[in-house]
Parts: sequence; structure tokens; C-alpha cells
Amino acid sequence: MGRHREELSATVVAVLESSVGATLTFEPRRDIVRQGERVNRSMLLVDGFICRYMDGLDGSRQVVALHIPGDFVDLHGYPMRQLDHDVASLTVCTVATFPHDAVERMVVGHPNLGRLLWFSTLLDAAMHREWIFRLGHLNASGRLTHFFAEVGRRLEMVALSDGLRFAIPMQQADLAAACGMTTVHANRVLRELRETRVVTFANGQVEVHDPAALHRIAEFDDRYLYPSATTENVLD
Amino acid sequence: MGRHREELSATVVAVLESSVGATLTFEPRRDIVRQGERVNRSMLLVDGFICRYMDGLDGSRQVVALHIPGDFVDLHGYPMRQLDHDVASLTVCTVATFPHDAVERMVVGHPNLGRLLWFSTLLDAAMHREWIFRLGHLNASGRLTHFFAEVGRRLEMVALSDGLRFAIPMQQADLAAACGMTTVHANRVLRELRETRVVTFANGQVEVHDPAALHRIAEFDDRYLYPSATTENVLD
DNA sequence: TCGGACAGGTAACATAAGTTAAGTGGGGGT
DNA sequence: ACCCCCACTTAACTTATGTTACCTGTCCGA
Repeated sequence: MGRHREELSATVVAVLESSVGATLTFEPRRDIVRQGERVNRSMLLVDGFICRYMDGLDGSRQVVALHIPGDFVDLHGYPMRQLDHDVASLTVCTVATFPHDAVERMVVGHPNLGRLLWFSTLLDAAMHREWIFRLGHLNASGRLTHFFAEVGRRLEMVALSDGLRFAIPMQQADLAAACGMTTVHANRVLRELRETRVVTFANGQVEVHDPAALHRIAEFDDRYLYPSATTENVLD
Repeated sequence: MGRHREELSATVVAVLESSVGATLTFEPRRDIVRQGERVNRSMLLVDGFICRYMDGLDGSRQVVALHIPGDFVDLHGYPMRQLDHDVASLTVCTVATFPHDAVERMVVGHPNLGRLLWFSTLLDAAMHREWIFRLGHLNASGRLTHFFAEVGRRLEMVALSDGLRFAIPMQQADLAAACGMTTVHANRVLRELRETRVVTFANGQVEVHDPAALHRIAEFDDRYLYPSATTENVLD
């Protein structure tokens, strides 16, 4: 939604605004929704970073999605009623909540807006597919650079990055949990990427030294993010 | 949709049936939709198996979804207009097509049915997440057994398996492409699973010898398939 | 001011999985 | 009847990644 803000029609904005419920704030690194929990509202991330994850039997964690400002975090909770994973804040976060009965009214009363909401959940699915590709086919440096490239591109779309410098407020262990490798190995590969002057990750900040190399190593192609999808495309 | 067939109300069935367009048949191993292609109809798989995949730069393939009878294969093409991946038949397939303008009418005229359709695309996303978990956290035998367990469970829901024997009309190379490993390694692990009497895969048929062991190795828990989601849950 | 918790960093070693290279065997076409 | 193609199989070897264990620096509270 964030990437469409300036193109949304006045009516649509009005409808969205009239559907907002409470605004919530979360401390960093708090669980927000637990797996299996029934939900009756969904959250639009206004500020901060949130991730969704699943835990294995041994307690090790797999991050399945990262959310940046402008993302609907758990809109799928509206058709699904409950979540199959956990949601947690990475930073201090502000979220706007949408009660599901308000979502219901939006969808029924404004089918075009409904399709836009549906689209936004499917964009998540497209990212999931790309993560499957990443985990199934790239080696460790490919997986890390792909993650950086994706997040950088998405932040760029909401004007939170110039593409070369941006925040990913995660620790090395979180990167490892997102990219399917151990913390030790993530550390090893990050050093190599730093020493070869491709990209530096430090203190939750990414600095891209060589964008071409980054994209090459990551086999990154942003089409799956539907960068040219504008509100008009989706809204009618 | 397949798993809901017998519970769908007469009205909903009538609406669905009135929206069907052409019925198509495909030969085995044909590309059906290519990545980037614009689509103006979606396909419900009536008979046969279909997979969705993405190719890497070196030509190696990652399967991102497997579809069984009753699945909507590319309903996400309705809100998204184009696909970010390829779709191909594994066997001879029969699909019922739904032109997107008919889908539009269904969604607008019958919001409950619209939510059911939305739900079905989100079930795909839930499976994508589990695949991310599988690729990120399980070793080769875990990945293969998880794949078998998932497909077996899904076939069970549409009465195409008793849970112990079922078809997965793929070759070892396809399994490898779905589970993020080389064909050689898939072969190695399949042999081990066969010799330890956990599960045998041969000629596109899966035979589960030890369901408990299979689920343990796979860390399989079927909740992400929303097995208790009934039409009533979703339809209102 | 000390000490503990924690993120980051590194090395030595163990192992899962990839690579290369050769067989085997069945099925379909000529 | 033959051959060729293709799926499957296996072994030897290489490499990427996991495991264990330890060290550093920093921050923060007692």
C-alpha cells in the first residue's frame, strides 16, 4: 500500500481512513501475534520493521517475511481467520489496525479497493516464491545478497533508500534465520562480501559498494515485486 | 476448492458453474503459462497434476508449487494480471477456465464466494511459507519426506489417497527441483529412505511404510494446510 | 568500577551435499 | 531385432556449510 500512497484516489483514501481502528505501538523484539492465534483485525505497518517467522522443533528460527513501512502485515488474517506463523517487531513499531468487519465493508462496498487489498496479499505470495527460489538455488552469498537486494529495492519504492544505503535493523543471527544458514556462516560470508567490496552490513545498516556485483551474485531481477503495478492497473 | 466440493451451497455451485469458460486439455510436460505473460482467465485443475516453477540463470529449475485436482492453479492472475513464474503440466490435464470478467462478477455479486476465492490463493501462500521453512531448515531427507507428507495429506483431503499410497507423477529430477537438491543427491536419499523402510518412491508412486517416522523426519504438522477450514468458516 | 550479557568475530574440524563420470535397464521407433 | 534415448543408479572425489569452542569489545546495571 505504501508504494501506492500518492496515486490512491481521494475516495479510496477516505474509505481506508474511515476503516482504521486503534493505532498501536510495539517495543522492539516483541511477539505481536502468535501462530494459531485467531485474529479479528489486521495491521498496516506505518513505521518500523516487522518480521514473520516459524520455529523448528530444535528452536531454530526461519524468517518467512520481512515488512517495511507501508506493508499490510497480516491482511491474510482476514480471509484465513488465524495465522500459521508468528509475527514480531524488530524495531519500535507503529501500526494502524483495521478491524475485520471494517475490512469486510470495504471489500463489499468497494470491489476495486477489495482487489487492491487482495493484490497486496498476493505480492507477499510472490515474494514467498522468490524466497523459495533463493533458498533452493542460491549459495550462501547469493542468498544474503538477494535478501539485501530485495529489501533495498522495496525500501526504494517507498522512498526509504536511494538503493545504495538503507537500514535492515537485524542482527547477523536474524539474517542467518532469514537466509537459511547458521550465524557462523553468515558472519563468514558477510566478511567476504565486505572484503570484496560488494556490500557491507554493520549495525543494521546496509551499504552497497557495487550494485552490479550485488545483483549478479544474487541473480536478482525485481519483476516479481511488480514494480510497475500502479493503483490504476489494479484498481480497474 | 476441491476439498470443499460437498459442502458448497447450491447457490455457490450454481454461480461457479455459470462462470466457467472453456475446458482445456493439456499433454504431459507442456508449458501452459509462461512467466511475464498477461492472463485474462484462471484455471481450476479438474484432473491431472500441474506444477509452477522458476528457472535460474544456469537453467536449473526450482519448483515453487504443485497442484492436484481441485486446486485453482493461477487464480492470483486475476488480481495480478500477469504471472511471475511458469506453469506446466506434469500429466495429461483437464482444466476448467474462468475468464477474469466472470471472476469479477462472482466477486462483486457474491462477496462470500469472493472471500473463498481469496482464501484459496492464501492457502497457496501458506504452503509457500512452509516450503521456505522446509528449504531453510531441513536436511535433504527432511525436505523430501516433508514434500511427500504434504502432497499425501492434500491428496487425502480430496480422496485421492488413503495416506499410505498415492501418486506423485514426477521424476527424481523433479523431486530434486522441488526440494532444492541435485538429482544425484535425491537419488541417494531416496535409496536411504527406501532401505530404512520409511517410504518408497518409484514410478511416480509413493508408498509410505512408516508414517510416524515420515512425519518425524519431516517435522510435519498439517496445520498450515488449514485442514479444519470448512466452507462455512470461510463463507461467512 | 566491576562483572555479566550479548553481538560480533574467528579457527579447527566434521559432515552434508555438489560434481563428475560411468554404468544399467527398459521402452519406443525404425 | 536392433539401437538409442532417457530415467535411474552408483562411486570417487571436492566443496560448501555446519559444529564446537573460544576470544573480543561494548553496553549497562549493580
